[in-house]
Amino acid sequence: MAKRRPVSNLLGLAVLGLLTEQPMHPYEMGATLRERKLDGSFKVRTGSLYDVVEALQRVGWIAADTTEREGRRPERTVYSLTELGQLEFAQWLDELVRTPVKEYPSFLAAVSYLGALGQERAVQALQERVSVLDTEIRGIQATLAEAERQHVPRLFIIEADYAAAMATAERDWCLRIVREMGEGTLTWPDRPEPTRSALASAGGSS
Amino acid sequence: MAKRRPVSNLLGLAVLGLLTEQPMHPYEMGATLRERKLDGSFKVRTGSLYDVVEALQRVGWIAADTTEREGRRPERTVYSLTELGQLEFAQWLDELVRTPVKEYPSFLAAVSYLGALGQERAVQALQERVSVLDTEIRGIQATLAEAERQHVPRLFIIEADYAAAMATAERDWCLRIVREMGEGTLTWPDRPEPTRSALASAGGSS
DNA sequence: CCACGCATAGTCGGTTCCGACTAATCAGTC
DNA sequence: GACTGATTAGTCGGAACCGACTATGCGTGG
Repeated sequence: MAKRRPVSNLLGLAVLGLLTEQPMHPYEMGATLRERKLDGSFKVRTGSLYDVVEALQRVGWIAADTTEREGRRPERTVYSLTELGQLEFAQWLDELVRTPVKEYPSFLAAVSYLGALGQERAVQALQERVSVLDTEIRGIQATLAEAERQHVPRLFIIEADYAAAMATAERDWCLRIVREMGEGTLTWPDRPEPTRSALASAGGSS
Repeated sequence: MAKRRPVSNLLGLAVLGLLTEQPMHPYEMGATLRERKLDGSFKVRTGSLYDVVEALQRVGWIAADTTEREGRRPERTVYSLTELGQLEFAQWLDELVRTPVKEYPSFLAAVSYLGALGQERAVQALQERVSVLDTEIRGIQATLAEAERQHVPRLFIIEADYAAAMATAERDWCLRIVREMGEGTLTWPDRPEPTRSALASAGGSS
């Protein structure tokens, strides 16, 4: 068994990615990620950033270059990618693409207990979700269109493409469920008030 | 602005859900979740379970019932849902369904740097992902079919339906990207060696 | 010309999370 | 009837994570 990845925080991947271009200090990494809208793909938190950078340095994937300072501002430590880091970056990416990871999105959790909401409430909530998703999707597609207009290579914004595809799939699923509930092909096992469970009131021994 | 949810761990939702049926002790919750395959929707970790139960008790959504003990085994504290807990459970569910949460799946992160893999490697990795996803999807569909054979109400396994839908969407997206790369509609901005960045070599001052 | 706000750069401490561990009982089995 | 492995039930310490905070420099409008 391969021992688990020494740096698991995905923000580390972003750091490595940035450093393939140029050496940088952590603050700049955060700013750059935000500029490029990559903060939609990576959870960029100042605290985590410094933690992750330290971790990457500890395992030797990046190295502290210079420690400069302008005026009396706090020091800026500039890091750059090591050769090992370059390999590991590609390796990590490759693995992330190849191998789906079990994840636990909150909507999956909610759906698992959808029954407890009762049919009417469930339908309403799903419809609201659909409308929020629609807005999101339109937003992403606007970005995509704008990028195309400016001849930005599609590969540079492929993550938006993916995000749109997944959001659309989710919206469609919600719509289907709402429809099925309307048509009666997805029926509600009776439990009008969520508390009154047949199982519970049967009063099992033990 | 509503103050953030006092218990954020989604495992708490599962705990509340179980307690709508009957009082239980934490270990039993974990076992039950596993039996019902809900460990696919909730990250069930022993440690987290006890933490979350304590948190739920602290905010008064559940209450310790009895503390029994068999023989000299460790005590089992049985918890049950309070009235407040019942309301909050529905409220929480409703909100989770209504309002999509920004999440950071690892594949999204990977896709954001897909360019760095180089075209050939990217295609291969994507194809492998497709095949893994296909296996997963077939597995879920088998479960679904089996459940139908046994006349389990569809609502009880709706989360599997959702999971299948999303996995399928992801597979289709991967296939599309692979195809587009083959057809040349998704081209690789040249960057055979990931280091050489046009932006960088333009050489901004300062 | 200085007060105020925004940008720069990073530290720090508390909470959350989780895996590894303890420890007793039970069900076989040789 | 003692040993083995699985099941029951939970504890605990360390790692990861993140938000709130510090502190300086820069710009600008009244």
